[in-house]
Amino acid sequence: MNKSEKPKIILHIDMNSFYASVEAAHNPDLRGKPLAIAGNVEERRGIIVTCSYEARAKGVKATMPLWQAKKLCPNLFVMPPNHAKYRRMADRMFELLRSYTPLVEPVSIDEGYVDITDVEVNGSYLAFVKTIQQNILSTLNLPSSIGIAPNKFLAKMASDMKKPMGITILRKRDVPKVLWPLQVGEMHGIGKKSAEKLNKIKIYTIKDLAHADSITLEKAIGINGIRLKERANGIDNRPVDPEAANEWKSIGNSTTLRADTVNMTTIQNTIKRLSESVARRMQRKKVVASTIQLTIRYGKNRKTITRSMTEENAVEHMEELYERALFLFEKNWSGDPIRLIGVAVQNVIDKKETFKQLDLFSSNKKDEKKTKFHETLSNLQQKFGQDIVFKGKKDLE
DNA sequence: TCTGGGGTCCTAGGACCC
DNA sequence: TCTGGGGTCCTAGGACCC
Repeated sequence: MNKSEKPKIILHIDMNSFYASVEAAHNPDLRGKPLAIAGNVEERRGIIVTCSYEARAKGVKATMPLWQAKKLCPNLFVMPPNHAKYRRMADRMFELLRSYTPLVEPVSIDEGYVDITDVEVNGSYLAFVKTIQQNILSTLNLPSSIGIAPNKFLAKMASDMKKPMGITILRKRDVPKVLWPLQVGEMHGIGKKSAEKLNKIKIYTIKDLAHADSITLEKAIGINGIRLKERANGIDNRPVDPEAANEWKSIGNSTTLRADTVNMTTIQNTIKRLSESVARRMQRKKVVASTIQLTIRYGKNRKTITRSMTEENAVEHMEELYERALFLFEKNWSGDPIRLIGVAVQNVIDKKETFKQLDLFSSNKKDEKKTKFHETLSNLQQKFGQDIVFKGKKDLE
Protein backbone atom coordinates (compact mmCIF):
# COMPACT_ATOMS: atom_id res chain seq x y z
CA MET A 1 0.00 0.00 0.00
CA ASN A 2 1.07 3.53 -0.74
CA LYS A 3 2.26 5.26 2.44
CA SER A 4 0.11 8.31 1.79
CA GLU A 5 -3.03 6.18 1.63
CA LYS A 6 -4.83 5.65 4.87
CA PRO A 7 -6.02 2.14 5.65
CA LYS A 8 -9.44 1.37 4.27
CA ILE A 9 -12.45 -0.11 5.96
CA ILE A 10 -14.22 -2.52 3.64
CA LEU A 11 -17.35 -4.52 4.35
CA HIS A 12 -18.36 -7.72 2.63
CA ILE A 13 -22.08 -8.36 2.96
CA ASP A 14 -23.21 -11.90 2.35
CA MET A 15 -26.93 -12.66 2.39
CA ASN A 16 -27.60 -15.96 4.20
CA SER A 17 -29.25 -18.64 2.01
CA PHE A 18 -30.68 -15.78 0.01
CA TYR A 19 -33.36 -17.41 -2.18
CA ALA A 20 -34.74 -19.45 0.71
CA SER A 21 -34.67 -16.39 2.99
CA VAL A 22 -36.58 -14.30 0.44
CA GLU A 23 -39.29 -16.96 0.20
CA ALA A 24 -39.50 -17.14 3.99
CA ALA A 25 -39.69 -13.34 4.17
CA HIS A 26 -42.71 -13.43 1.85
CA ASN A 27 -44.40 -16.37 3.52
CA PRO A 28 -44.20 -16.63 7.34
CA ASP A 29 -45.45 -20.23 7.19
CA LEU A 30 -42.10 -21.23 5.75
CA ARG A 31 -40.04 -19.77 8.59
CA GLY A 32 -38.23 -22.25 10.75
CA LYS A 33 -38.91 -25.05 8.27
CA PRO A 34 -36.50 -27.05 6.11
CA LEU A 35 -36.91 -25.24 2.79
CA ALA A 36 -35.08 -25.78 -0.47
CA ILE A 37 -35.13 -23.90 -3.75
CA ALA A 38 -34.56 -26.31 -6.61
CA GLY A 39 -34.55 -26.06 -10.39
CA ASN A 40 -36.61 -28.43 -12.55
CA VAL A 41 -38.64 -29.54 -9.57
CA GLU A 42 -40.82 -31.96 -11.57
CA GLU A 43 -37.87 -33.59 -13.27
CA ARG A 44 -35.32 -36.03 -12.08
CA ARG A 45 -32.52 -33.65 -13.01
CA GLY A 46 -33.53 -31.06 -10.45
CA ILE A 47 -30.81 -29.91 -8.08
CA ILE A 48 -30.81 -27.84 -4.89
CA VAL A 49 -29.93 -24.21 -5.60
CA THR A 50 -30.17 -22.95 -2.01
CA CYS A 51 -31.67 -24.22 1.21
CA SER A 52 -32.55 -22.93 4.68
CA TYR A 53 -30.39 -23.63 7.70
CA GLU A 54 -33.01 -26.08 8.95
CA ALA A 55 -32.49 -28.11 5.76
CA ARG A 56 -28.72 -27.81 6.07
CA ALA A 57 -28.95 -29.31 9.52
CA LYS A 58 -30.27 -32.48 7.85
CA GLY A 59 -27.34 -32.58 5.46
CA VAL A 60 -29.00 -30.92 2.48
CA LYS A 61 -26.57 -28.85 0.42
CA ALA A 62 -26.54 -26.71 -2.69
CA THR A 63 -25.95 -28.62 -5.99
CA MET A 64 -27.25 -31.84 -4.43
CA PRO A 65 -29.72 -33.75 -6.65
CA LEU A 66 -33.27 -33.26 -5.43
CA TRP A 67 -34.00 -36.95 -4.89
CA GLN A 68 -30.97 -37.23 -2.65
CA ALA A 69 -32.04 -34.20 -0.60
CA LYS A 70 -35.53 -35.67 -0.09
CA LYS A 71 -34.00 -38.87 1.11
CA LEU A 72 -32.00 -36.99 3.75
CA CYS A 73 -34.90 -34.77 4.70
CA PRO A 74 -38.31 -36.30 3.84
CA ASN A 75 -40.31 -33.28 5.07
CA LEU A 76 -38.33 -30.86 2.91
CA PHE A 77 -40.38 -27.99 1.42
CA VAL A 78 -39.32 -27.53 -2.18
CA MET A 79 -39.98 -24.43 -4.28
CA PRO A 80 -38.90 -23.49 -7.81
CA PRO A 81 -36.74 -20.35 -8.06
CA ASN A 82 -38.45 -17.04 -8.75
CA HIS A 83 -35.61 -14.94 -10.07
CA ALA A 84 -37.65 -11.78 -10.62
CA LYS A 85 -38.61 -11.80 -6.95
CA TYR A 86 -34.99 -12.29 -5.83
CA ARG A 87 -33.84 -9.54 -8.18
CA ARG A 88 -36.32 -7.10 -6.66
CA MET A 89 -35.23 -7.93 -3.12
CA ALA A 90 -31.55 -7.66 -4.09
CA ASP A 91 -32.19 -4.24 -5.64
CA ARG A 92 -33.82 -3.06 -2.42
CA MET A 93 -30.97 -4.48 -0.37
CA PHE A 94 -28.31 -2.66 -2.42
CA GLU A 95 -30.39 0.54 -2.35
CA LEU A 96 -30.41 0.28 1.40
CA LEU A 97 -26.63 -0.08 1.46
CA ARG A 98 -26.32 2.94 -0.82
CA SER A 99 -28.16 5.02 1.76
CA TYR A 100 -24.92 4.83 3.80
CA THR A 101 -22.44 5.48 0.99
CA PRO A 102 -22.37 5.37 -2.82
CA LEU A 103 -19.29 3.12 -2.65
CA VAL A 104 -21.27 -0.11 -2.99
CA GLU A 105 -20.13 -2.83 -5.38
CA PRO A 106 -22.61 -5.64 -5.98
CA VAL A 107 -20.73 -8.86 -6.75
CA SER A 108 -23.66 -11.17 -7.31
CA ILE A 109 -27.35 -11.16 -6.50
CA ASP A 110 -26.69 -11.86 -2.83
CA GLU A 111 -23.33 -10.33 -1.94
CA GLY A 112 -21.42 -7.11 -2.30
CA TYR A 113 -18.64 -4.88 -0.99
CA VAL A 114 -19.04 -1.52 0.71
CA ASP A 115 -16.19 0.93 1.32
CA ILE A 116 -17.05 2.83 4.53
CA THR A 117 -13.61 4.43 4.98
CA ASP A 118 -15.02 7.93 4.56
CA VAL A 119 -18.35 7.39 6.27
CA GLU A 120 -18.67 9.39 9.46
CA VAL A 121 -19.26 6.97 12.27
CA ASN A 122 -20.27 7.90 15.80
CA GLY A 123 -18.98 5.24 18.12
CA SER A 124 -17.39 1.97 17.10
CA TYR A 125 -17.40 0.53 13.60
CA LEU A 126 -18.71 -2.72 14.99
CA ALA A 127 -21.76 -0.96 16.42
CA PHE A 128 -22.25 0.89 13.12
CA VAL A 129 -22.11 -2.30 11.09
CA LYS A 130 -24.55 -3.89 13.49
CA THR A 131 -27.06 -1.15 12.68
CA ILE A 132 -26.63 -1.89 8.97
CA GLN A 133 -27.25 -5.57 9.56
CA GLN A 134 -30.29 -4.84 11.74
CA ASN A 135 -31.61 -2.41 9.16
CA ILE A 136 -31.50 -5.11 6.46
CA LEU A 137 -33.21 -7.53 8.81
CA SER A 138 -35.99 -5.21 9.95
CA THR A 139 -36.62 -3.59 6.56
CA LEU A 140 -36.43 -6.66 4.34
CA ASN A 141 -36.72 -9.54 6.78
CA LEU A 142 -33.44 -10.93 5.48
CA PRO A 143 -30.50 -12.26 7.52
CA SER A 144 -26.93 -11.49 6.49
CA SER A 145 -23.32 -12.00 7.52
CA ILE A 146 -20.84 -9.17 7.37
CA GLY A 147 -17.06 -9.09 7.28
CA ILE A 148 -15.11 -5.98 8.27
CA ALA A 149 -11.50 -5.71 7.05
CA PRO A 150 -8.92 -3.40 5.48
CA ASN A 151 -9.44 -4.96 2.02
CA LYS A 152 -11.82 -6.98 -0.12
CA PHE A 153 -10.16 -10.35 0.28
CA LEU A 154 -10.04 -10.22 4.07
CA ALA A 155 -13.60 -8.87 4.24
CA LYS A 156 -14.76 -11.75 2.07
CA MET A 157 -12.99 -14.33 4.22
CA ALA A 158 -14.37 -12.67 7.35
CA SER A 159 -18.02 -12.67 6.28
CA ASP A 160 -17.76 -16.41 5.84
CA MET A 161 -16.69 -17.07 9.40
CA LYS A 162 -19.95 -16.52 11.30
CA LYS A 163 -23.24 -17.52 9.72
CA PRO A 164 -26.04 -16.66 9.89
CA MET A 165 -26.28 -13.08 11.18
CA GLY A 166 -22.61 -12.87 12.09
CA ILE A 167 -20.25 -9.93 12.08
CA THR A 168 -16.53 -10.63 11.94
CA ILE A 169 -13.65 -8.20 12.09
CA LEU A 170 -10.46 -9.41 10.43
CA ARG A 171 -7.46 -7.15 10.91
CA LYS A 172 -4.29 -7.61 8.96
CA ARG A 173 -2.42 -8.46 12.12
CA ASP A 174 -4.95 -11.27 12.76
CA VAL A 175 -4.02 -13.02 9.51
CA PRO A 176 -1.36 -15.37 10.95
CA LYS A 177 -3.59 -16.46 13.81
CA VAL A 178 -6.93 -16.65 12.02
CA LEU A 179 -6.21 -17.37 8.35
CA TRP A 180 -2.93 -19.23 8.25
CA PRO A 181 -4.07 -22.41 10.03
CA LEU A 182 -6.78 -22.98 7.37
CA GLN A 183 -6.41 -25.44 4.52
CA VAL A 184 -5.40 -23.75 1.29
CA GLY A 185 -8.65 -24.88 -0.36
CA GLU A 186 -10.63 -22.73 2.10
CA MET A 187 -9.26 -19.63 0.44
CA HIS A 188 -11.54 -17.68 -1.82
CA GLY A 189 -10.14 -18.19 -5.32
CA ILE A 190 -8.71 -21.64 -4.71
CA GLY A 191 -10.89 -24.51 -5.84
CA LYS A 192 -10.41 -28.24 -5.93
CA LYS A 193 -7.97 -28.32 -8.84
CA SER A 194 -5.67 -25.60 -7.56
CA ALA A 195 -5.72 -27.10 -4.07
CA GLU A 196 -4.59 -30.43 -5.52
CA LYS A 197 -1.80 -28.78 -7.49
CA LEU A 198 -0.66 -26.86 -4.41
CA ASN A 199 -0.72 -29.99 -2.24
CA LYS A 200 1.58 -31.59 -4.79
CA ILE A 201 4.23 -28.96 -4.11
CA LYS A 202 3.71 -29.42 -0.38
CA ILE A 203 1.55 -26.37 0.19
CA TYR A 204 -1.27 -27.44 2.48
CA THR A 205 -2.24 -24.46 4.62
CA ILE A 206 -2.69 -20.79 3.90
CA LYS A 207 0.48 -20.28 5.94
CA ASP A 208 2.39 -22.54 3.55
CA LEU A 209 1.05 -20.45 0.67
CA ALA A 210 1.98 -17.18 2.36
CA HIS A 211 5.61 -18.39 2.64
CA ALA A 212 5.81 -20.23 -0.68
CA ASP A 213 8.54 -19.62 -3.21
CA SER A 214 7.06 -17.42 -5.95
CA ILE A 215 8.82 -19.15 -8.83
CA THR A 216 7.69 -22.61 -7.77
CA LEU A 217 4.22 -21.25 -7.20
CA GLU A 218 3.96 -19.71 -10.64
CA LYS A 219 5.17 -22.91 -12.25
CA ALA A 220 2.52 -24.91 -10.40
CA ILE A 221 -0.61 -22.78 -10.87
CA GLY A 222 0.35 -19.86 -13.09
CA ILE A 223 0.49 -16.12 -12.54
CA ASN A 224 -2.59 -16.36 -10.33
CA GLY A 225 -0.39 -18.04 -7.74
CA ILE A 226 1.50 -14.82 -7.09
CA ARG A 227 -1.73 -12.95 -6.45
CA LEU A 228 -2.94 -15.70 -4.13
CA LYS A 229 0.29 -15.58 -2.18
CA GLU A 230 -0.23 -11.85 -1.65
CA ARG A 231 -3.76 -12.49 -0.46
CA ALA A 232 -2.47 -15.18 1.92
CA ASN A 233 -0.31 -12.42 3.39
CA GLY A 234 -3.36 -10.20 3.79
CA ILE A 235 -2.53 -7.96 0.82
CA ASP A 236 -5.20 -6.94 -1.69
CA ASN A 237 -5.31 -3.50 -3.30
CA ARG A 238 -8.45 -3.87 -5.42
CA PRO A 239 -10.71 -0.85 -4.91
CA VAL A 240 -14.45 -1.08 -4.35
CA ASP A 241 -15.85 -0.19 -7.77
CA PRO A 242 -19.55 0.73 -7.88
CA GLU A 243 -19.50 0.64 -11.68
CA ALA A 244 -18.14 -2.90 -11.98
CA ALA A 245 -21.58 -4.50 -11.96
CA ASN A 246 -22.76 -2.36 -14.88
CA GLU A 247 -19.99 -3.42 -17.22
CA TRP A 248 -21.08 -6.62 -18.91
CA LYS A 249 -18.49 -8.86 -20.49
CA SER A 250 -20.91 -11.54 -21.61
CA ILE A 251 -24.63 -12.34 -21.53
CA GLY A 252 -25.86 -15.87 -22.05
CA ASN A 253 -28.57 -18.40 -21.45
CA SER A 254 -28.39 -22.17 -21.47
CA THR A 255 -30.75 -25.00 -20.77
CA THR A 256 -30.52 -28.67 -19.95
CA LEU A 257 -33.02 -30.55 -22.12
CA ARG A 258 -35.64 -32.84 -20.60
CA ALA A 259 -33.91 -35.77 -22.25
CA ASP A 260 -30.87 -36.12 -24.45
CA THR A 261 -31.93 -35.48 -28.03
CA VAL A 262 -30.97 -35.57 -31.69
CA ASN A 263 -34.31 -34.12 -32.77
CA MET A 264 -33.63 -31.14 -35.03
CA THR A 265 -36.98 -29.48 -34.34
CA THR A 266 -36.38 -29.57 -30.59
CA ILE A 267 -32.86 -28.28 -31.09
CA GLN A 268 -33.93 -25.44 -33.38
CA ASN A 269 -36.73 -24.39 -31.07
CA THR A 270 -34.37 -24.41 -28.12
CA ILE A 271 -31.77 -22.30 -29.90
CA LYS A 272 -34.52 -19.90 -30.93
CA ARG A 273 -35.86 -19.59 -27.40
CA LEU A 274 -32.37 -19.00 -25.99
CA SER A 275 -31.59 -16.40 -28.69
CA GLU A 276 -34.82 -14.58 -27.84
CA SER A 277 -33.98 -14.54 -24.17
CA VAL A 278 -30.43 -13.29 -24.72
CA ALA A 279 -31.64 -10.61 -27.16
CA ARG A 280 -34.27 -9.44 -24.68
CA ARG A 281 -31.69 -9.14 -21.94
CA MET A 282 -29.35 -7.25 -24.27
CA GLN A 283 -32.14 -4.79 -25.11
CA ARG A 284 -32.89 -4.26 -21.44
CA LYS A 285 -29.24 -3.51 -20.76
CA LYS A 286 -29.01 -1.40 -23.92
CA VAL A 287 -25.98 -3.22 -25.30
CA VAL A 288 -24.84 -4.83 -28.54
CA ALA A 289 -22.20 -7.51 -29.04
CA SER A 290 -19.83 -8.67 -31.74
CA THR A 291 -19.18 -12.27 -30.67
CA ILE A 292 -21.81 -15.01 -30.61
CA GLN A 293 -21.05 -18.24 -28.79
CA LEU A 294 -22.84 -21.57 -28.91
CA THR A 295 -22.42 -24.26 -26.25
CA ILE A 296 -23.23 -27.93 -26.78
CA ARG A 297 -23.07 -30.47 -23.98
CA TYR A 298 -23.37 -34.05 -25.09
CA GLY A 299 -25.12 -36.68 -22.99
CA LYS A 300 -22.17 -38.96 -23.27
CA ASN A 301 -19.63 -38.03 -20.55
CA ARG A 302 -21.21 -34.55 -20.34
CA LYS A 303 -18.53 -33.46 -22.76
CA THR A 304 -18.99 -29.76 -23.47
CA ILE A 305 -17.81 -27.78 -26.47
CA THR A 306 -18.07 -24.07 -27.22
CA ARG A 307 -17.86 -22.52 -30.66
CA SER A 308 -17.94 -18.81 -31.38
CA MET A 309 -17.77 -16.31 -34.20
CA THR A 310 -16.90 -12.64 -34.18
CA GLU A 311 -18.62 -10.15 -36.46
CA GLU A 312 -17.21 -6.92 -37.77
CA ASN A 313 -20.44 -5.17 -36.82
CA ALA A 314 -22.06 -5.80 -33.48
CA VAL A 315 -25.45 -7.53 -33.46
CA GLU A 316 -28.40 -7.09 -31.12
CA HIS A 317 -31.57 -8.65 -32.56
CA MET A 318 -32.98 -12.07 -31.88
CA GLU A 319 -32.93 -13.00 -35.60
CA GLU A 320 -29.24 -12.15 -35.89
CA LEU A 321 -28.39 -14.22 -32.83
CA TYR A 322 -30.55 -17.14 -33.91
CA GLU A 323 -29.10 -17.25 -37.40
CA ARG A 324 -25.52 -17.28 -36.16
CA ALA A 325 -26.13 -19.71 -33.33
CA LEU A 326 -27.84 -22.10 -35.72
CA PHE A 327 -24.98 -21.74 -38.18
CA LEU A 328 -22.48 -22.60 -35.44
CA PHE A 329 -24.62 -25.55 -34.44
CA GLU A 330 -24.90 -27.03 -37.90
CA LYS A 331 -21.21 -26.53 -38.51
CA ASN A 332 -20.04 -28.18 -35.31
CA TRP A 333 -22.58 -30.74 -34.10
CA SER A 334 -21.15 -34.25 -34.06
CA GLY A 335 -24.60 -35.85 -34.38
CA ASP A 336 -24.44 -37.34 -30.87
CA PRO A 337 -27.36 -36.87 -28.44
CA ILE A 338 -27.38 -33.44 -26.80
CA ARG A 339 -28.02 -32.71 -23.17
CA LEU A 340 -27.54 -28.96 -22.96
CA ILE A 341 -27.57 -26.04 -25.37
CA GLY A 342 -26.39 -22.51 -24.65
CA VAL A 343 -26.33 -19.22 -26.53
CA ALA A 344 -24.22 -16.33 -25.35
CA VAL A 345 -22.76 -13.05 -26.58
CA GLN A 346 -19.35 -11.63 -25.74
CA ASN A 347 -17.46 -8.43 -26.54
CA VAL A 348 -20.45 -6.55 -25.23
CA ILE A 349 -20.54 -2.76 -25.61
CA ASP A 350 -23.01 -0.02 -24.74
CA LYS A 351 -25.35 0.69 -27.60
CA LYS A 352 -24.70 4.43 -27.39
CA GLU A 353 -21.02 3.76 -27.87
CA THR A 354 -21.49 1.93 -31.18
CA PHE A 355 -21.15 5.06 -33.30
CA LYS A 356 -18.07 6.14 -31.43
CA GLN A 357 -16.63 2.65 -31.70
CA LEU A 358 -17.27 2.49 -35.41
CA ASP A 359 -15.70 5.88 -35.99
CA LEU A 360 -12.78 5.71 -33.63
CA PHE A 361 -11.83 2.10 -33.95
CA SER A 362 -13.08 0.30 -37.00
CA SER A 363 -12.92 2.96 -39.68
CA ASN A 364 -10.09 4.96 -38.19
CA LYS A 365 -7.94 1.91 -37.78
CA LYS A 366 -8.66 0.89 -41.33
CA ASP A 367 -8.01 4.38 -42.64
CA GLU A 368 -4.77 4.41 -40.70
CA LYS A 369 -3.77 1.16 -42.34
CA LYS A 370 -4.73 2.43 -45.78
CA THR A 371 -2.82 5.66 -45.26
CA LYS A 372 0.22 3.79 -44.05
CA PHE A 373 0.04 1.47 -47.00
CA HIS A 374 -0.17 4.29 -49.49
CA GLU A 375 2.72 6.08 -47.83
CA THR A 376 4.81 2.95 -48.13
CA LEU A 377 3.71 2.45 -51.71
CA SER A 378 4.60 5.97 -52.82
CA ASN A 379 7.95 5.74 -51.03
CA LEU A 380 8.75 2.54 -52.88
CA GLN A 381 7.54 3.96 -56.16
CA GLN A 382 9.82 6.93 -55.73
CA LYS A 383 12.67 4.56 -55.05
CA PHE A 384 12.04 1.96 -57.70
CA GLY A 385 9.75 3.59 -60.24
CA GLN A 386 6.05 3.03 -60.90
CA ASP A 387 6.05 -0.61 -61.92
CA ILE A 388 5.97 -2.19 -58.50
CA VAL A 389 3.72 -5.22 -58.35
CA PHE A 390 1.94 -6.26 -55.18
CA LYS A 391 0.64 -9.73 -54.77
CA GLY A 392 -2.70 -10.58 -53.24
CA LYS A 393 -5.86 -8.69 -52.61
CA LYS A 394 -4.91 -7.94 -49.03
CA ASP A 395 -2.05 -5.74 -50.11
CA LEU A 396 -4.43 -3.47 -51.97
CA GLU A 397 -6.88 -2.90 -49.17
C1' DT B 1 -29.74 -43.33 -14.12
C1' DC B 2 -25.91 -37.48 -10.14
C1' DT B 3 -24.47 -33.26 -11.09
C1' DG B 4 -28.31 -26.29 -13.11
C1' DG B 5 -27.45 -21.85 -14.82
C1' DG B 6 -25.45 -17.37 -14.44
C1' DG B 7 -21.04 -15.34 -14.85
C1' DT B 8 -15.44 -13.79 -14.79
C1' DC B 9 -10.77 -14.48 -15.67
C1' DC B 10 -6.75 -16.96 -17.46
C1' DT B 11 -4.08 -19.81 -20.76
C1' DA B 12 -2.29 -21.43 -24.93
C1' DG B 13 -1.87 -21.74 -29.78
C1' DG B 14 -2.40 -19.79 -34.35
C1' DA B 15 -2.89 -15.84 -37.53
C1' DC B 16 -1.23 -11.67 -38.65
C1' DC B 17 1.41 -7.40 -38.43
C1' DC B 18 5.57 -4.59 -37.94
C1' DT C 1 21.35 -18.26 -47.85
C1' DC C 2 19.06 -18.14 -43.72
C1' DT C 3 15.48 -17.59 -40.58
C1' DG C 4 14.18 -12.49 -34.70
C1' DG C 5 11.04 -10.88 -31.55
C1' DG C 6 7.21 -8.34 -29.84
C1' DG C 7 2.40 -7.30 -29.89
C1' DT C 8 -2.62 -7.96 -30.72
C1' DC C 9 -6.65 -10.43 -31.90
C1' DC C 10 -9.30 -14.58 -32.14
C1' DT C 11 -10.72 -19.12 -30.56
C1' DA C 12 -11.41 -23.05 -27.37
C1' DG C 13 -11.06 -24.83 -23.06
C1' DG C 14 -10.67 -24.81 -18.12
C1' DA C 15 -10.81 -23.14 -13.23
C1' DC C 16 -13.47 -20.82 -10.19
C1' DC C 17 -17.41 -18.44 -7.92
C1' DC C 18 -22.41 -17.91 -6.40
